Amino acid sequence: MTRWLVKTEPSECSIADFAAADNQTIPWDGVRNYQARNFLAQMQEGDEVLVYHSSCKRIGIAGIVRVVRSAYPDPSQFDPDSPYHDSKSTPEKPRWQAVDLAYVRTLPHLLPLDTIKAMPGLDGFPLIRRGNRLSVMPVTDEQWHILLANA
DNA sequence: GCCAACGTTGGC
DNA sequence: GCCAACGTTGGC
Repeated sequence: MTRWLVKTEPSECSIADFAAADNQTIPWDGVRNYQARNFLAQMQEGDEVLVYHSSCKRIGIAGIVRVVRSAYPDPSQFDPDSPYHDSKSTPEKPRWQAVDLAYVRTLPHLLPLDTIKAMPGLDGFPLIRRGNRLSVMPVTDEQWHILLANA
């Protein structure tokens, strides 16, 4: 089992939205970056995923979700009305993948980015690499335990 | 295959 | 709103 982190703008989709969703499940679609997509494709049912709130007032890790459906072609790429539409993608040769994620828990306190940056042992963690823009990334067991030690 | 131009991300 | 860093595009 692998562990992961996904970034999301909470105004678009927050950990509270997971808690409130039907079956507490939300399709994770709209990823349009190849490196992130390749990680999505590796996600297995049951994998745990940290939910990171970006571009907002309180930046940091807000909760945990779980993969309940592994990668399948992202329907939004075929939808001309979707902002995620990709005219170069066809159902025969889909370019983008989605997974379904389900709510596990909200952290009792948001784990802020500046706290994460100050934690020892997270060298090389993509989230805190300068200029990093990766929106889906693996989290090692060690990183996971450091991050959640007090959460 | 190179690389300049462009659009986007995301913290501040 | 700013802007550095990055990924993608497209001409050559």
